[in-house]
Amino acid sequence: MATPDSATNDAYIRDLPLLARLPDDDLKALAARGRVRRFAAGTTIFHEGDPGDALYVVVEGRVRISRISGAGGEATLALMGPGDCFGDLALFDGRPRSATATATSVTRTFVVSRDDFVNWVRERPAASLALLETLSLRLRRTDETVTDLVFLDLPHRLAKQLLTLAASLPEGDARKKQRIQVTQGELASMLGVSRESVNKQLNQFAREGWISLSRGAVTIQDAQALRTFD
Amino acid sequence: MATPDSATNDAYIRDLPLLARLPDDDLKALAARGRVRRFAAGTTIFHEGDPGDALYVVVEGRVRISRISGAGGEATLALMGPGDCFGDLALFDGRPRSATATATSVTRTFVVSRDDFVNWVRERPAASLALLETLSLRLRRTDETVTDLVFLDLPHRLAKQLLTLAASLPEGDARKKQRIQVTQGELASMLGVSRESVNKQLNQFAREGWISLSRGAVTIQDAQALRTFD
DNA sequence: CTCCATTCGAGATGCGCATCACAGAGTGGT
DNA sequence: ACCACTCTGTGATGCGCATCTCGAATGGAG
Repeated sequence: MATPDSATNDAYIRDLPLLARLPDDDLKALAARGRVRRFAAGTTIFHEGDPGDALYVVVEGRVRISRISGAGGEATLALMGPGDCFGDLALFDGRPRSATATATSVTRTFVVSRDDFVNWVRERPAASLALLETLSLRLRRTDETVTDLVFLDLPHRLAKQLLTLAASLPEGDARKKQRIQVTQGELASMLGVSRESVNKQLNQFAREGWISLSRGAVTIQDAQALRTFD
Repeated sequence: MATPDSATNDAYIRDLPLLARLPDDDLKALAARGRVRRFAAGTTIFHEGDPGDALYVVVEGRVRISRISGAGGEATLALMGPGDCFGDLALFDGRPRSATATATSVTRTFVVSRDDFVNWVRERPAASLALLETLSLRLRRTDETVTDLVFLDLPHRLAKQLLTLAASLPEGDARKKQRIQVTQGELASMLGVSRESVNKQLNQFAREGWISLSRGAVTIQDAQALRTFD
């Protein structure tokens, strides 16, 4: 079932929030235009400033979207897992990549070129509305990130981030245990603070009994406390 | 020419970036569905959490888009002038308002309801693509705001903000003089810092001769210096 | 012309987080 | 089994900006 012919490709995009609620025929038409690409762990998928001419859907693995500062720092804008898609902005406005995408584990992606996508969407007004809705929701989330950065201190931003990560955990075992696979350095990069500060605050939460820590993971013990502490 | 009949309404939306490059007929069809609303200075147009069911276009005046924190603070997300539109997210995803819109001076807006807009856009795939492009560009700008908040200190964010405001000055007299009508308190709210800090940094810039200050306005004297200082 | 609200300028003090500098604990590669 | 590397934990020190508290300048309302 891993054969990348057009008859099976539509499975890759069927459960995509970006494209959900589209008729089956439309999905198949899009799937037929795409192809599969694999990336090893640590590989750069595309880089800030590159010409942007394709949409990627994560089939398997993990991708980090980040931006780099002049002074060598790096801010993580998002983490993508199976079913998420990225590189879509370039599709709509034809501008260069505004961020860098890196595979943080072995990753399989489904790729659709800009031309193919635009042609496909031009004939499907319903798809456009779904896309508008998706972008709209992303814009809301980003606006919220901005106000969080302005209003909230590190402890509250960290608690919120942990809860968000827990909510986006895949169904099943890890979900129930509320075990988030993330290093403290990654958390720091998402929050725009130093790794050391994250470490100190996590241990603070752990002392309260709200979370427990292990190498490469945080487990939430008391989500309610994280939501309402002050 | 202020009569709000459908024959003249299309002038309100013709030069709108959100809707630019659409055929005249399509514009007229949309204009026919809208109406004009006026707001006094200081009036709230809509409030965070309100049901969102209309798109607004600024015809004349100024509108501030802001979000409020629990602790009483307020962050300005954007300032809108003639030709800008706001409230569009609610149109696409049907969610409650995520921010508050306030008229900061006497303001005339052109309003289109969600239902009218969705019906209109459903029949016009080309319009959808233009809308996707617009949202896409906004998402890029917001992402940049996030990275600026993470990477840049107050002096650099302030310089950048001044240059951005200068670039969006209306054509004509004020544009040439690079005179930005904004109070230091407003700048502080846009940058997410205190009014006092903005004041100190502005005076620093003024001492360098890069800007000059007057009540309710900042005039850029040396844009190049603001762009490249360190 | 006077009053009052708004805006601006500036100093003192303190907190939050960065930065620097390590040390120990896991983990993967050969 | 070893070594190199990544991840974690923690203290010392310092800077940036918030906060608090004034006073002074400006401009509109009556």
